[in-house]
Amino acid sequence: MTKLKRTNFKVNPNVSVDCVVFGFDGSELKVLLVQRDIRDNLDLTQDTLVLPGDLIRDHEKLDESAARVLKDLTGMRNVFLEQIAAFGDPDRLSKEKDRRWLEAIRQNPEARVITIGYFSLVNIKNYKIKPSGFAKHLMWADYKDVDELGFDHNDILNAAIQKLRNKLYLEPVGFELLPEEFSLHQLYTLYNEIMDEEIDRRNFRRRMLNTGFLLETENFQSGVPHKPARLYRFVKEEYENTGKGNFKFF
Amino acid sequence: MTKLKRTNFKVNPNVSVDCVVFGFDGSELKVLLVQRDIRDNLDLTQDTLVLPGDLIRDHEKLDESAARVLKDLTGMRNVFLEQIAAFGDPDRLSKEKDRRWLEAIRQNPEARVITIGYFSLVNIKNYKIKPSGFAKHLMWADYKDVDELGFDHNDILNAAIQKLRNKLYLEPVGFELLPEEFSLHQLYTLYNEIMDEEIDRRNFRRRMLNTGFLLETENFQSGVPHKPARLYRFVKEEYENTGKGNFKFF
DNA sequence: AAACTTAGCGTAAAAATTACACTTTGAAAA
DNA sequence: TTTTCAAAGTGTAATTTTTACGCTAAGTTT
Repeated sequence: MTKLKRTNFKVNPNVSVDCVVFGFDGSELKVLLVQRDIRDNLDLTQDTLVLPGDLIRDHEKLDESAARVLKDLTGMRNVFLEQIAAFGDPDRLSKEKDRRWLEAIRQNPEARVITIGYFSLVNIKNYKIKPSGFAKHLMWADYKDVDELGFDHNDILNAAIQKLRNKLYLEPVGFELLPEEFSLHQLYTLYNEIMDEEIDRRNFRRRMLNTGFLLETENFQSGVPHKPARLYRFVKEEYENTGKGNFKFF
Repeated sequence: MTKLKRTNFKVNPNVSVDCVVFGFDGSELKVLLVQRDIRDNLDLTQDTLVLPGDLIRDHEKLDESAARVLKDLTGMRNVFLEQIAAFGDPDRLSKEKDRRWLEAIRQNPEARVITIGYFSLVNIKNYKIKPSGFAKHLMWADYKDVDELGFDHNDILNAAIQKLRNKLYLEPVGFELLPEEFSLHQLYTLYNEIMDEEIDRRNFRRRMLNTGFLLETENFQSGVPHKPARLYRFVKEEYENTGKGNFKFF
């Protein structure tokens, strides 16, 4: 079998990054997945979904590596991106299916690889997956429907959702998943979807407004068959300056 | 200069672990540091303190690696040990001083090494540093007095203290730093020392007792020139079963 | 026996959270 | 044009949690 040469950059054979990219379509939490086998034109019996990732290059910082993977994949820059943890089980690449893929694709398929998991929050609207080209191997999967992924990527995904929930609770990261301007209803739906507990709509609204981080715009929702909701913006500066200390979103 | 062969195990040249081991002596937060230059009998002009760490071995999990480093160093097993994050700046080993040490000590001193930071909480009384032997290169340093460490170890230490504070706030990890039986005053001192804010002594006491995780023993403090305090134990099971969800230590 | 020091208990006021009810407004249907 | 529908938006009373203290108790040392 021919080894495919995929890059001219010198890579580190022992360290990779994998990205859990979360998006929100208005009602469901989504994760960006790659169809591994199709992407590499392999004739494996079954497609396997994996997280987007790659070996790190020699002079890259870890964060830069993750940002590169994300940019090459989606074209997006400057998105929210944060390290989750390192995953380094010696057996993490040794499932039969995974090994066949590595043999076809890696210079050094036997190498032990420690991966650094990242998680990213993007506004799903900013990235439309096109039905052709490189992007056709990418898909937004419903988080709830994600089944068995390749490698140890279910572990990474679990760690990511955990981290997302914790962060949502303590920091205003939810806005990263929404458009610049959003209604309180959208924000509410997002929290309700991602967190486990049920939240009171009216208390949630008050709480969010009381933070002082939401700027009331002059714009309203349109195209809805009922009273259109006012749109707000999240003012990051306000948060950075005043609220950073003692802050709980609900 | 002769390369020192330090081990017969096959190591991964690109991945290491470094451990931030916290202890509490009753009034100050301590960190376990190693005097690098002395340990390796090098005649470098200045000792440099670093965190204990090592390259990982080929078939070790990351957690196992960290546990091994800790066990070899202190003899302690089954201590609280948790991953902090991966540190992978390409320049993290390239300070002049650090490079000289690596050249003397590593098979492959030029290799890029990503390190996984761990943090550990131990009862300082369980490990007395002896004034001779391997252990003489180890020291409990006052956290507040720690100055410039080798490599990027100040970054790792900062991440560790951050994590410790967060955890102390949300989980009952403080007990790991205390003896099996402790007074509420000891616990209070610990929290007061590690957290930034000042806590009310009486409210703290009530709060801790109300958690239901503290078992009142029949034992009392002794050798103090005032009313001896009752000693308590932390009941982990109680926490695991009931309190794990909504829980804040103060 | 008095003085000192920390242990340990209690309570009132303030603040935050919770659990609801009701009104408003625009679009669509009648 | 009027009614109906669906979600937007405002308000408040009751409860719980947090905060800020004062005071008594019990050992040791002087």
